[in-house]
Amino acid sequence: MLQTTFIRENKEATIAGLQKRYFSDAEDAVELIIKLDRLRRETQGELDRVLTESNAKAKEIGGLMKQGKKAEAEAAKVETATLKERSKELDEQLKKAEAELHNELVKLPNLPHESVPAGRTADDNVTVLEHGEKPTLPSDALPHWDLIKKLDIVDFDLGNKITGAGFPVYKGQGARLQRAMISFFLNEAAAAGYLEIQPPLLVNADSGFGTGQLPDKEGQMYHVTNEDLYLIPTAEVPITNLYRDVILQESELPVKNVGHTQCFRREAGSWGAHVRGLNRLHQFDKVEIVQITKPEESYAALDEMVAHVQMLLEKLELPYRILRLCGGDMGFTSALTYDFEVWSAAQERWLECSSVSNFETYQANRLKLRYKTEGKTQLLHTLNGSALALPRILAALLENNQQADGSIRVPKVLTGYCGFEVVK
RNA sequence: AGAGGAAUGGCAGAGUGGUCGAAUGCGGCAGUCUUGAAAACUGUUGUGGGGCAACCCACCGGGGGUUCGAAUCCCUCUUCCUCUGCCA
Repeated sequence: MLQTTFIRENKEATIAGLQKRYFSDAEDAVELIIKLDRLRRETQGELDRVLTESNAKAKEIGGLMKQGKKAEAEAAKVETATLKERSKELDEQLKKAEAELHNELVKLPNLPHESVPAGRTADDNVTVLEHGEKPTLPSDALPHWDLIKKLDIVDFDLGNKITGAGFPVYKGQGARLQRAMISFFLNEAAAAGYLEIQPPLLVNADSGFGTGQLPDKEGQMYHVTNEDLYLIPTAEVPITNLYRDVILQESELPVKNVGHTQCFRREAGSWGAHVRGLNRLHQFDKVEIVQITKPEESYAALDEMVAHVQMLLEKLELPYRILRLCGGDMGFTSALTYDFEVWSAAQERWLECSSVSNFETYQANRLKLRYKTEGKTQLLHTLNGSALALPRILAALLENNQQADGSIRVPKVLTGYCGFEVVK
């Protein structure tokens, strides 16, 4: 959530930032917020004046009662009635103004960082780096959805039976390979100084609001209605919300947390060949890294996180590229996002496997996540990134490493974790 | 799940209708003393909002109510503790 004082003092920059994102009616939205903010402040001021007066009256009555001047006290009581009525009225007005302002504020996405490229769609994203060689596959190479069936390591039919589409069952070497990757990712993060967290998979609405999933992305989360809880779409939600309503000491910064969780996404309206196999699922595993930093240090932290993800993909020996997302393609809450895509050799497609973002103060403002510096309390910056999301890594790994005999070579870095060198 | 008790500042813990934003202790910060440190002493130390400022307003788990006036009384929700039951 953007800060009203910022919008008030940087009106043109706010409008320009929103326009870079192709946010419709940016000018009207900003004008409305400035108007509602003014109304809110005026109402607050008036209410304060009435309350000052009625506080003074109450004290006066108290004094009179003590002195036993009953008649005078009774007379003063009568005067308070109109003040009371007026303050009630103003209080209602204030609450209404605050609610309206909040309502509008919540509709605004984050402002893009100056380095965010112009553009409206994914086609306008900028490739900042491409690494690794695309493998040459044997002539009878198969896409991963055929490989997993042949090797019997991921079973969609069983998932369909017990749950529904998009909930695969991992079996045998498939399950062990997943477990190996999770351990590998967590250990690498620990080595990089991240504290491991195992959070709940269900969160309340306040948490959904804190990281920006609510109110606008409600439909993308599974909602447990009899308890009013949401299945997390990413570990970002519970982990970042650990720090909701927190004022950190400067010495505690930067906060670096990592967590492995299952992630649940409804992905309403998904379609076609792009969602085949492991390409898009309703439930998947992901290891997520989260950082909380001082404002002046967040972009260095973003670079550090990008380098961490690069390191993981290089150790896995997978070709990848890094995209800087354009204004029109960036997530609602992000100021700058790098997407990582891994090369899936049999599909001959790039698959998104990580998204690393700096949210600057956007989430922190919703979370009331602050720190103290030189006596002042100030909003922090939050960042997160996948390191990594498993299914598409598994897909790329299976496709890229298939050998002439139909078996799959396991990258060296994982063999110690899973206990085998070949999937067959 | 049932019965009872509790929720106050970073922590501990007073406060049961009126100058209480809140005693006291610990912790934190600044200073005095000291070669340095400790101890001792002095001062300071919550969050948000309004105002150029002096200053004003709100907040004692959340919400609502009674009253001229609520941390204090009433209702409700949540959480925690103890006992009983159930359970991985």
